[in-house]
Amino acid sequence: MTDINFSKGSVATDSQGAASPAPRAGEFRWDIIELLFFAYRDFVGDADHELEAFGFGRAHHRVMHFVYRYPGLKVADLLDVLRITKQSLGRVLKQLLDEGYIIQKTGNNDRRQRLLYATPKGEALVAKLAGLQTDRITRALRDINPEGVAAISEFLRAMIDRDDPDKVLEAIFGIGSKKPRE
Amino acid sequence: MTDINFSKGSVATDSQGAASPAPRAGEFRWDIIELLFFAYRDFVGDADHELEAFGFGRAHHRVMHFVYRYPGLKVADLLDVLRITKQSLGRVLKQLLDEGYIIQKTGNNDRRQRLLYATPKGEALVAKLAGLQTDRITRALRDINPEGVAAISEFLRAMIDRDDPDKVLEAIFGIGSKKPRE
DNA sequence: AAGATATGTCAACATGACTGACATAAATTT
DNA sequence: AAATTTATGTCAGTCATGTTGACATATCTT
Repeated sequence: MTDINFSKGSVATDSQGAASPAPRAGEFRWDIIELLFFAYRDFVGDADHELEAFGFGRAHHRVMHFVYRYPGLKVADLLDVLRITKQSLGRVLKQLLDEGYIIQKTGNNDRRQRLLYATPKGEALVAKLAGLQTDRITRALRDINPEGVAAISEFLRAMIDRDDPDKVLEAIFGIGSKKPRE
Repeated sequence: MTDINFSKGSVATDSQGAASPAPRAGEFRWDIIELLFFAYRDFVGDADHELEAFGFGRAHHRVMHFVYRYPGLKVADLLDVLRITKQSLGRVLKQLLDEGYIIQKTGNNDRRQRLLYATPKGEALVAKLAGLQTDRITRALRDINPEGVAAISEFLRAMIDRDDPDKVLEAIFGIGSKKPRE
């Protein structure tokens, strides 16, 4: 028999004088912590499975997604959003360029910039993956009323760091940015 | 202020006759897709930063978390939950055992099993990380009423695949499992 | 006694991060 | 005009964490 003692999280701080950081015992949100873990795992799992057929990984998906959604994104912006190094982005981006999922255009004002755009081929890939994820989201929201959906949106927004927002986050949260880029 | 209008990303759906796979244009939940991405990124970022001080990574955190939360978890259960191979788990688990964050006990009924338990040292680590994440969650839920919080919980649960649940998911969702293990 | 199961381990490899160094072209400053 | 800074690209090496495949050991089941 599988005996999982659900010995609740109320413990946690009774370790001999260990440096109990901030929270008092019993105040952890184990429920949300674990739901987020599993929900995100299955959420990205949809796309992961499909990506194998293209020989791509999660990294490719993230790049394609943001390039498609924010046409003309600069390489530097993409680095901000994804929070990776240019070397790391370089490999993935090169593949997507070589295989015709993304094209670069030289910036008008600043000709050093390489503005990124999804090709029709790239758009099709993003749409396919977003379709899978949208299906899951739609299913999950099916029995939730509009107030509930609003609460979900508020919650997710409030989970995001708002200090030093990148270009995409500025777009998502509106122009209330304190850091004028460019 | 919950209006999700992407001031600058509103383009993106005007792909000319490209092979639009399944969904009709304009029916994607870009809002939720992106909010989940950023929310989860910052959510795990809290722990990531702290883990560096211990010389550990995300993998260690996941193992510690579930061992602490479900004391006596078997190695096989952990593999189910994390969905990784035993070789991959092996390296991380060995470190946590060697450094005294986890101990193994031989199963009572089945002496082949190695039941896993967090030591006080391990508990302190999990509590520290869960404290950070709980702080973020609590902040995010602060201005949301009980009905909204219920909707958030419902939504996250509905995002999770319920077919073939592992031991931990059975615990989270109650005993309504259709697949008696062992 | 034979076979299945739970766990551990060795070896090789892939992906996607990282750091550091350096190159080029174009914009900006002096 | 020359010097500097910026945006991007690239080479080389490393690390963390995932993978497959093969095999060993102890223990339970048949």
